[in-house]
Amino acid sequence: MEVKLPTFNSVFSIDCVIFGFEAGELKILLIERNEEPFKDWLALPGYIVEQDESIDDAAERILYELTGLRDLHMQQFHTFGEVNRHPQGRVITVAYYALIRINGQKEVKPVTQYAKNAFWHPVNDLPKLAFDHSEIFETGFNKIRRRLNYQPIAFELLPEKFTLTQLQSLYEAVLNKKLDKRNFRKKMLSYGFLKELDEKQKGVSYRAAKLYKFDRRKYTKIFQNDLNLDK
Amino acid sequence: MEVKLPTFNSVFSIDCVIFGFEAGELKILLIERNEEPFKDWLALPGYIVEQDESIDDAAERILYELTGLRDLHMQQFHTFGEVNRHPQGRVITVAYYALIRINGQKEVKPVTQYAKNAFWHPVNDLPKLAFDHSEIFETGFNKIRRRLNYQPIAFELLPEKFTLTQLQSLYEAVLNKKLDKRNFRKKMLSYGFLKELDEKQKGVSYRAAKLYKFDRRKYTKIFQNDLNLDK
DNA sequence: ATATAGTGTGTCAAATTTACACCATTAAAT
DNA sequence: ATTTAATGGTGTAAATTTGACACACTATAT
Repeated sequence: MEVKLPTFNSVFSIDCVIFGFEAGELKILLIERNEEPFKDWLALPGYIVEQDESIDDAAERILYELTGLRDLHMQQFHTFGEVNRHPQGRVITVAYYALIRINGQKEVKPVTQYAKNAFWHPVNDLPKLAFDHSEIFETGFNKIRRRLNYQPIAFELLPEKFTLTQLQSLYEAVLNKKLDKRNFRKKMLSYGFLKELDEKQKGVSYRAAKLYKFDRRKYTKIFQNDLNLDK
Repeated sequence: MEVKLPTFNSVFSIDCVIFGFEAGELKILLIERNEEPFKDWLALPGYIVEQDESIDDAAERILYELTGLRDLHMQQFHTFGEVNRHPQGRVITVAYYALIRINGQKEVKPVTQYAKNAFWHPVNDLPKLAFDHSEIFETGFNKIRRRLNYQPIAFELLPEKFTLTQLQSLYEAVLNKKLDKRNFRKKMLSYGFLKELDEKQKGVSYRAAKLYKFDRRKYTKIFQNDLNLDK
């Protein structure tokens, strides 16, 4: 029994690479598709742009509908427009990334029926994804790698209060290389945008580390002279 | 007498920011539009993507049709998708930049009727452009600024043989700041991707400068370990 | 021969980056 | 109470990179 799918002549879609950091691992949000094509496949959250919404607005809406996440700062990073990237016709997709604190987030869960469910998956062990989504992911991952040192990427992934070791292990996860502890701390603290708190880490069975907070105001002041990379 | 224009529901277009360097000035290629909307306005070369071509292919085709330029390496940099950016309906545009040696290039000239003509215009004194093209230009200009130091941008803009002073003045034009002559030379030569020729500059009424060539092979070797920014 | 205009070069101080190892603290186990 | 296990927190010295800075050289035109 075959169902006839509609044909697209000229459709825009959005796909989202949502990064989170949990248990020392960098993860992205995947959905299990509930629609043809690629029904039951894993995919990036993505859908079609409506006529009356900007692509930036569409990115926020679509992410919400497929995962229940709202108010993320979505950053466009590339557009994929190969002729045959979508089996149903001509669909050009604009890809966005966003960063989120996984903890303190209620569980991710689709609001519409287009996805069966949504979940976090480590970036290091991704299965093959629907469409050209594996390529989209790679491109997005490269983007945040490149921007890690002049955009406040790390601080949107960490909890509000974090230790320097957590910060370092996030850097190591994104850059995929080990860093020197003493040099890393010296460098980070020298910027002056980390505020040392009077609090310490809790619930560990060894010496508790100091907690720090990110001062976005100071960060912005330091990097504002740098060329804007928003677009 | 009013002509009824068609309405677009969902159309992709391409716009191109083509950089050139001439007479010590950074320039971009503009066209004078020959079609509504914005007939007679100055604009970036751009047009609508066909059903059966990828956006990368479309970028090359459209640039050729509007300017007669072929075989440039076009680099996508951002997609603009505000709802009302095009007065005739919903048109999302993918922006590309490219770099070219203006000299040694036959004159730029539209191949189709969509543009009245095409010409080089200094980036420092741009008029208001059609649609959101001024914003597109700014975004593209920021991109190449940012990439100047790890992509071979300068060498695609200069003639094959160039002096270090020409190279420096290009850097100064892109970065919009003065650089120190001795430090600039020291740094550039230290990379090892500039090959000193036995030839000298001709036609100047003062001491002629040495000419250099860019060694792309060596450049690539040096920057290949850097994260790929192609996308 | 001289005026002009741009070419080509070196040093030193300051700042940044890199390499590297051990004692301190806490909680859990004994 | 002591020990163990695990991670926290810290400084110095060498190497490299960056930045500031000035003048003699050379080719042409007059």
